[in-house]
Amino acid sequence: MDFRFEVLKTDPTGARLGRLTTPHGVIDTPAFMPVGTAGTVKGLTQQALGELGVQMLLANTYHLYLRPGHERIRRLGGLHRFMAWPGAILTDSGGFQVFSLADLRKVTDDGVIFRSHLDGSEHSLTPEKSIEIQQALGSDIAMVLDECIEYPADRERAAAAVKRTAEWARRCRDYARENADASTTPGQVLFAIVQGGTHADLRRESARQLVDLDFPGYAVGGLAVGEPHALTCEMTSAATAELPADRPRYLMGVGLPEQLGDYVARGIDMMDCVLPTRNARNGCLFTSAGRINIKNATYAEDSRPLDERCSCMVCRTYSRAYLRHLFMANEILASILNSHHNVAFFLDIMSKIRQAIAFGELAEFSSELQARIETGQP
RNA sequence: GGACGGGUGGGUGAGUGGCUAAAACCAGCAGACUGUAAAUCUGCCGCUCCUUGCGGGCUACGGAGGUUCGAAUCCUCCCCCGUCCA
Repeated sequence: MDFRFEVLKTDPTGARLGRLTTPHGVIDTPAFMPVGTAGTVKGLTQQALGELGVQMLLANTYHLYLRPGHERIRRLGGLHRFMAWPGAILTDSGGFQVFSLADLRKVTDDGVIFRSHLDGSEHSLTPEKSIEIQQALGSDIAMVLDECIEYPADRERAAAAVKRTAEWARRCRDYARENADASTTPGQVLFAIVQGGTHADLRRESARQLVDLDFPGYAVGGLAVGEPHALTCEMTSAATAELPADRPRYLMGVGLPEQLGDYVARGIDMMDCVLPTRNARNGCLFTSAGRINIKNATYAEDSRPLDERCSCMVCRTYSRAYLRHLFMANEILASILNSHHNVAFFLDIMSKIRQAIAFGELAEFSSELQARIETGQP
C-alpha cells in the first residue's frame, strides 16, 4: 500500500474528514494516536489497542535507540513485528526530547548531543541519525528532527529554532530519499514539523519554508508546552493556513478532551497525547462530566460506573468504588483499567468528531462537550 | 523472683537538656500531569482562635512526682512489653 491522503469532506469551520492510507492500514481522520514511547502504550496490550479501534500509535526514536537499540529492532524485523502491532506506527524523531530532556542535552547546528538518562553515556542525534533510526524501526510515518523550544521563548530564539528546524528538515528529507531502501517498511514517509514558538509570523514562515521542501505531510510542533489554549489555537491556525490542503496536518502532543475539537476546527487531521495514559496511571480519569480523581475519598463507596455515557469495557463492568480500591491498593490492574478507559474516551471523542464533521455539526458537538465538562453534568 | 532491653504523634521509627508540634518512611487528605527520564511529582497531615501570620493559645513522647531558667531527653516510684536466668 502506498501512502495516500484523501480529504473526504471539509466543513465550514475548516475541519476535514479524511482517510490516510499507510503501509500498515488505513486511518480515519481526524485521528487520535495513543503514545507508546518505548514500543508499548503503557498499560494496554496491542490486542486491547486493536479492539479499542486504534489505527495508528506513536513510538519514540530516541528512547528505542537507547533501549533496546534500533539495530536490534531491525534484526528482529522492524518495530511492527518486534512489538507485534499490525497497525500503523508514527515515530517521533527525538525532537521532543530536545525540550523534555533540556538538562541532558546540547543543541548545535549539526544536531543534538544527549547524555543518556539511563546510564549517562553520550549520544549524538543528528537529522541523518534520526532518520537512520526511524528507518530501522520501520515506522509508517517518520518525523524530521526538529528543535522544540520552551514557552515562553523570545522572538530571536524562536526564529533561530525555525531556521534550524528547516535546515534539519532538508537534511532529513535528503537522507531519507537517498537511503529509502534501508527502511524496514517500504513506503515509509517523512513529515516535517512547523516551529515558531508563539509568534504567528514565525509560524507562517516556518510552514512556508517546509512546504517549499515538499513533504507528504506536515506537523505543528512546539505547542501545548505551557502557553494558554487560545495561543495554541492561534498558532495552529497560523500554521495550517500556510499548509497545502491535500496533505495531512498533525498537531503534536495535544490535548485535553475538550480541546480536540478546537484543533480539528483549525484543519488538524492527527493528534497524539500522553495525557490519557499518563493521567490514568496517576488516577486522573476523563469523563463526559469532566475529570475525576479516582483516589478521592468520595468514590470509596460509589457503586456507579465511572462515566455513564461511556460504553467502554471498564465503564460497562466496574464501579468507581472498585477502581478507587485498585488505585489505593497500588494494584497493577488500576493502571490497566484506567488507561483502557481514558484511551477509549479519547478515541470516542474523535469518533464523534468525525461523525459531527460528516453531519456538519462539529461546532455543536464541541460546545456541548465543553458545557458538560464545565458544569459536571454528564 | 532476678538481669538486661524497651514504651515517641494513625503505623514503623529517629531523636539522649534549649535550634522539637518533634526527622524519615508508610498510611490518610487534596492538587498537578498536553510529540512520556512519570505506576510520577507537589502540598497538607495534634486541637483550637483570629486581623491567615515564617501569628496567638492549648494539649503531647506509658503514669505520677521531682531536678532545672528550660525535660521526649536527667532523677525517684509505679504500670506495661520483650529477651534471658532461676
